[in-house]
Amino acid sequence: MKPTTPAAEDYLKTIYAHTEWQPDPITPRVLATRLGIAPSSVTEMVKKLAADGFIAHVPYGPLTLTPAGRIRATAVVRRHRLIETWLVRELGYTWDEVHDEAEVLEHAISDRLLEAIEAHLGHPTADPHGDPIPAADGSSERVPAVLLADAAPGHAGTVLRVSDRDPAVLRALAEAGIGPGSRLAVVDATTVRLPAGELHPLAAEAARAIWLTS
Amino acid sequence: MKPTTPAAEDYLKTIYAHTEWQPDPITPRVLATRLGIAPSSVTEMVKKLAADGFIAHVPYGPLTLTPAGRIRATAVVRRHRLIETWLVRELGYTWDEVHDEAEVLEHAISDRLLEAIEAHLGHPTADPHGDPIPAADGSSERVPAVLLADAAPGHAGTVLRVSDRDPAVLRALAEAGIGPGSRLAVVDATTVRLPAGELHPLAAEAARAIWLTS
DNA sequence: TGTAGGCTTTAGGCATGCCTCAATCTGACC
DNA sequence: GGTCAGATTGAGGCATGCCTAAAGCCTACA
Repeated sequence: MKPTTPAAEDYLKTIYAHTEWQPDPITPRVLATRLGIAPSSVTEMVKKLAADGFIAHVPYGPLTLTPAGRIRATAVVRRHRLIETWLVRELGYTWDEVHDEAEVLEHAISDRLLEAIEAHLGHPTADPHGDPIPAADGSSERVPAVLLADAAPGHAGTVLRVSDRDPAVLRALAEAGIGPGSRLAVVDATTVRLPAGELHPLAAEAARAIWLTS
Repeated sequence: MKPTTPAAEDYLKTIYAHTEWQPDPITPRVLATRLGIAPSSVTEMVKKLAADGFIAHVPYGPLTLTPAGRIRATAVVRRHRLIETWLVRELGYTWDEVHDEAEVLEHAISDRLLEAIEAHLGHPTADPHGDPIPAADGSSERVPAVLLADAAPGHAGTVLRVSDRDPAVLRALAEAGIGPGSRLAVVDATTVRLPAGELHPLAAEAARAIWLTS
């Protein structure tokens, strides 16, 4: 199988991550925005990734991972999430501080080190944000979930995952004591009720970052 | 101060490491060999590093670090050695397995993570090979030492440091139970006497990799 | 003193991965 | 069915960091 550069891995990871949160395949425009680069740069890299068999792409169409691309992507995601877990559990990081560090380290650690960290942590199945950590074979469990922003008023559930994309959202939630495992009831799109009964306002970004049990 | 790329840091680190083991300044040729690249590539990078104030160089002359270059170099060495220490102490690596991993990670971890690892390890002063770990301000203790290959027959001393460059040498020494802290007596350039009295043959590379108390 | 051979530098190229700017396509709306 | 905005692509450039090949320098030895 063709080797992948750190840049290529970021593309694959971002395409994969999009499918975890959205049903529709990602477009070049959105991918460029996520990666913080120009759309034309995406065009170029997409050409290479398609030629190498990692993504399927017809001109002017959306981007989807091939099975080979999905394997690569889940390997990167696995690294990212194990590193995040390690930083929080072993080195005193908080869940809003780990993303940028993991973003770099995921391209730097060897398979050997990854396995050592995983064993050291006792083979965790989820990272500090509740995101599932894919197994070495790429498999990962999917739990039925609903985005808080999409949940009907009155819906109650347990927080399964919180997107690690926006540190400010994570800090605000941590301050409110909300994290994976928290019980929440949806009052409306911007308000939730905590177990103690108190109402808590949520920014729109926060409502789009939280997945609840359905 | 000018930022440095991973490639530039490798140059500075290698120039610095040379001064730790050899009194003469390094030449472009030797630097190219150490880095595994063509001499002309060194010429180019040297031009940039000199322009940025990190090394002093007159055409056709040897390479020496400026104070700014030395600060940068010791910072990289500090990272490298703390990472090696962490891999051995926390993750079950042996001392011959850590070099390549640290070579990559030293360019990837943040200052924040470096400090966290250092604190986690209890601020070690030497890595698994006995190499001193520079403090955050760049200072590091220098102990009078003699290269085993240069030691007079009959000289006895404690192993202070073993170069981490050649994993095969490290494995052979580990097998013989020789490491930092070991007592050795020099019989000749290729033989040492262990504390138990037995003679042990040393490859020439090993004799040039071991520093003894003088 | 002259010159061979090694070291260093220069010149010109290549791959990666980004950019801007301009051209082309697509889909939605009139 | 035509038009237009926005998305996508293509062309041409730039920085980094490596390469090979050729030219220039330097020294040691005859």
